[in-house]
Amino acid sequence: MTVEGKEFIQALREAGLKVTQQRVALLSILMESTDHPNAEEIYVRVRGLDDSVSLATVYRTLSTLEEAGLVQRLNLENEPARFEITPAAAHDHLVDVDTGQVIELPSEEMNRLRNDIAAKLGYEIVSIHSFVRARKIKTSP
Amino acid sequence: MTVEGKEFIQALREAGLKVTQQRVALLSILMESTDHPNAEEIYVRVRGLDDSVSLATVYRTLSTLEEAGLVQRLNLENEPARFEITPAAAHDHLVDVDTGQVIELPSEEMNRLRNDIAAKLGYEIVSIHSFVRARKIKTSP
DNA sequence: AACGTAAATGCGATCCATTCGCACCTGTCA
DNA sequence: TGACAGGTGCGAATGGATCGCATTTACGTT
Repeated sequence: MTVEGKEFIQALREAGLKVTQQRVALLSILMESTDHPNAEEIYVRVRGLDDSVSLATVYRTLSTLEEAGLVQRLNLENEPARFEITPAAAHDHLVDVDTGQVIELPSEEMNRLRNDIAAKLGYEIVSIHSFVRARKIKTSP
Repeated sequence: MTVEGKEFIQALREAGLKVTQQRVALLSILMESTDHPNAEEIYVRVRGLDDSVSLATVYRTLSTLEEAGLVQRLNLENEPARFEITPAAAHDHLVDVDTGQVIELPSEEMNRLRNDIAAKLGYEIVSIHSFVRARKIKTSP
């Protein structure tokens, strides 16, 4: 399930969820965030649109949306979880160990490989949780 | 860096770490654990060998050993981190969503692919954090 | 358009995995 | 064997995330 344009209201309905102003605010913030914010950051940004939203609701809504498949949770290490709208094209993530920046990696090929390996063991994949920590290679010092 | 047999004492020395009875106890427990235990579970098992070890030391030692590359931390979701001796052959993990069991997946090919993708973007991989949640396929219902 | 109900929310309290502060111990190397 | 950096135990603290509960709200039904 993917959200594009302003159809996230419809996406909420299809997921059997009530369309509340808090959810709409959160989703629209998430749509325009390309930096994989965490709950606290999302909370601050959402307050800019609607100062009635509580942090508890941000957490609850993110979990609800994750369960509905509208949102993806990134559990990196030693930092609060980050979130993104479920992307149309699946991708893994690369975390720059020096800057903390998160970069999206194309991963159709990896997914195929993962599926094959899992299938060989008699499993079907439910969800993928994969990232690498990496360092930019210095080309000319 | 990998630990085999009883050479973990030497491995500690090589890492510039003091060889304390707590560390030896923890490493030997970890060597004989194939089920990816978490800190609490490791604590209980280590107490069986040496009841002077504290939970704080288990956490500190695991972090120290991880930093030294002797131990690998698995951050699964919604549960405390699990640990394993750094395996000789790199592998990803599969978590059975029904049983919680952790299965090791061969992943040389995946690692090659990951390296290629990262290299193409000018990065060298520092560490890999990858697991899939999966469900056993029913063959005959 | 008002109603009834289940679902959502805000607030503050709470949980719990992990880390910290600090006084005391112990490897290690001279 | 003595000095000292590094390691440890204990209990307190931290901090991300969740919960309990009273109140509000969305939305299908009159």
